[in-house]
Amino acid sequence: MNSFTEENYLKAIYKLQEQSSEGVANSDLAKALGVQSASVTAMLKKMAQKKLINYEKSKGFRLTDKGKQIAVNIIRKHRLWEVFLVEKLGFGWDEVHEIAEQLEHIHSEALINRLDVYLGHPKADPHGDPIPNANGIFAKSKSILLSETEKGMQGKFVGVTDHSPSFLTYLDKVGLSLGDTISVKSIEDFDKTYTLQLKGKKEITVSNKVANSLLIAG
Amino acid sequence: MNSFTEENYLKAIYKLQEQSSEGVANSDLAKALGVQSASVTAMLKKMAQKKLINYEKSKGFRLTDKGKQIAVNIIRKHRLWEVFLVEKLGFGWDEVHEIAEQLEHIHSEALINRLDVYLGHPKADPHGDPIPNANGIFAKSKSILLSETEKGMQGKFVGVTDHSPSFLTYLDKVGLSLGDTISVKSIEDFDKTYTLQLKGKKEITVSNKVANSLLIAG
DNA sequence: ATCATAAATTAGATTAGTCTAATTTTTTAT
DNA sequence: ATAAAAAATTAGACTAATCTAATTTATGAT
Repeated sequence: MNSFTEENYLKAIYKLQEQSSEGVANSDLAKALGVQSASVTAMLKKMAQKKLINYEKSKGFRLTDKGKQIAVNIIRKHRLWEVFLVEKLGFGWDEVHEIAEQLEHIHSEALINRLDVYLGHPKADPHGDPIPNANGIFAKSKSILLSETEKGMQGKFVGVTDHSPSFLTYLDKVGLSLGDTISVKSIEDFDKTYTLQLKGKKEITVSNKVANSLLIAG
Repeated sequence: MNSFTEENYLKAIYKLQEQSSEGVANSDLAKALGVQSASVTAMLKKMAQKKLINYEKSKGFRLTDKGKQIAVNIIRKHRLWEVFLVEKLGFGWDEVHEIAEQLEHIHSEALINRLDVYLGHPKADPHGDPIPNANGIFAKSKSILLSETEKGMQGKFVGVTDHSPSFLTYLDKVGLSLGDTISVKSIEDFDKTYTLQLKGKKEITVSNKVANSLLIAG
């Protein structure tokens, strides 16, 4: 069995290697985990011995299949628990991350499979992030950033790339919820501010920074 | 915040001190936790410094109010999670203990309060053990062991004192479930075997060992 | 009351995960 | 190509929780 610490390393490595296709750097991992890089070096050695990562000094490293499988399973658990917290317990989408960070480390295959059934095999968590199935397969979704769309585009708000509570509560405040249909009314020339039409009636204006954190599907 | 280890010590001490009204012995705690008594000595020192227990060398020790409060809260969480696992996820009452041992250490007051609401403020876990409220107050229940009842007695099966999966699956097999109304048809003289009438129809015979693990309320 | 046994404590090690400070290796810029 | 900067590693120490072995303290039976 893997310790919480090891599981957190696996998860962090997975996320880093997904977004770069390169080997992961010690320093990036150290920053992601909030530890010193000396700690990372020590931990990587142990994880390499356990065949969780491929590791050569100063070369950048990647998860092995075994490491990846564990990492994906933790992400699966994290996201299923987030669905539970929002759908069943009524938490806001801005409140669930920290609790799910704890729940993701509960070890029980039976538990997570039953939870999955109980929740109706959800395909995405409350932030729109895909939930891998029990075999670790993610449903591929083809969404793009709102900031990459043009005037006149119409689509559905399906996810966020910024998961911070402050951003999420901002979206709540302006009345933007996952699943909403939106169209781009106009894009300000000088600062790329987006004016959006929501569900036929409400109209809102958001900064480019916001547009850059919203995922839209056709 | 308390570590898992510390929480497990608190819980174990609580259970030991409840069932004896005397100070708890180092050796009993060591046995309960499956560690050496040298480890217990070391841990008790730390916990005494944190004012979680009252501890004098070789004297037997007890939880302080602060320690007790934490211990009871862990028990509350354990039992609420057990209700969730059985009522919502469909686990058997013999399968939930180990998972709840992990879930009880999740730190979030909001989570446990919402879970409590979601479950409808249950008063007892799937084994009939009382669930303390958010203030740590247990509803007093006045049950007795079946082995202490006499022929002709009629009552309701409200709890078990043996929580082992083997005992619980045995009860499933003979068809005895929490809440069942039973009456004592006869008690064998030479070995105190009990013959019981269940819910008006089924009749079963159980050993005194079993009768000694079943709690009955008038 | 004293001697044997049981219980508790101390001393010293170990493992996991972390740290700081020093050093080495790698990368980048000129 | 080499110096400066950045990244990674090593060395050595710390904390939490555990262990074994040795010793001390308590208990209990004659």
